[in-house]
Amino acid sequence: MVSKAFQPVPASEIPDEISGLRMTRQRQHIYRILLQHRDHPTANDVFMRIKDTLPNLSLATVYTCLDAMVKHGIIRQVNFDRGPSRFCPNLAEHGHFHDVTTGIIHDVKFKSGIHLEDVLDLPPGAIIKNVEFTLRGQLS
Amino acid sequence: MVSKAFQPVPASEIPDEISGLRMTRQRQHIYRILLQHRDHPTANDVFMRIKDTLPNLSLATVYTCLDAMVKHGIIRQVNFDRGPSRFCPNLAEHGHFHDVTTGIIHDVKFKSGIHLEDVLDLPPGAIIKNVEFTLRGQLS
DNA sequence: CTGATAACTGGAATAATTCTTGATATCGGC
DNA sequence: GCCGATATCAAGAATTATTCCAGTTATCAG
Repeated sequence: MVSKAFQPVPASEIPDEISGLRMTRQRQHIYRILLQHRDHPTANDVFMRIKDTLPNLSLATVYTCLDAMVKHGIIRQVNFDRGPSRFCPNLAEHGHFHDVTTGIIHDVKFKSGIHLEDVLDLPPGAIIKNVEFTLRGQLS
Repeated sequence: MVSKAFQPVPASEIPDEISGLRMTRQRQHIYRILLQHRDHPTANDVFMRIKDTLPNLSLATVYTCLDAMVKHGIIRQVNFDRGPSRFCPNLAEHGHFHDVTTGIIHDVKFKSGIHLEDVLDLPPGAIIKNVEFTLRGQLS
């Protein structure tokens, strides 16, 4: 059984606007790709996957569209070390487990009821706007 | 009072070898800079700070020396978003709080007794080799 | 001292991303 | 529907951080 949780917006019907960002044809296609293949693709991966359906899409446009969607909180940008940025439409607070043997990236959530202040020694007065964490390892 | 914890190795007497890595003159200078200014400098920052004392040090050498020390577990490499890599000699497991108003980076540790597996929903069978986390925000 | 190996230098090369300039598309008002 | 204002896009050049390469220098073992 395939979980519906991974298709919150049917790929075929993406609205004309999301969180104040006009969803142009290019942006709709890009967003659709992110919703369909949730494997944290790079900008170039996205570009390659769209090329056939939008032959004169520019890689620069993929970059600016992804950036616009990140700025509007529609998708998230994830960086592993110095590698190329990757993108995912999973907006829930989560981090990533990078399986070094397969290269697959799994989303990782906090256990329910866990809050950062409870587990970290934060500088006094710290107001956290954004959290990112990455684990590297392998599945036994 | 200045904490001694921040100067585990007196900057003036760095051994000829650390964890199996021969500490050449260049590596000693680079390591000394990291111990003295614990502000998470980039490779280029390190280069600029050493130029006066080692005028014909190459930036490429700074990169390879930093990399060698990272590989030998002498220092840690830290990446924030897509910015240049930063380096720190604090080997204890820790993450970073990036104050977006001042740009200052603070080390953040887990509260004692807290382990990742306790707070994260890891994929079953995950063996974690390495953890990295970054918080962004500001001090009130 | 001498050859073998590791490290270093300076410049060229690379990869990801951003910038720039001109062309297109879209929207609100008429 | 037309028109100007604005947003978006395309293509290629430029930028930035980093790595590679080829030749030189330093260090170590015998």
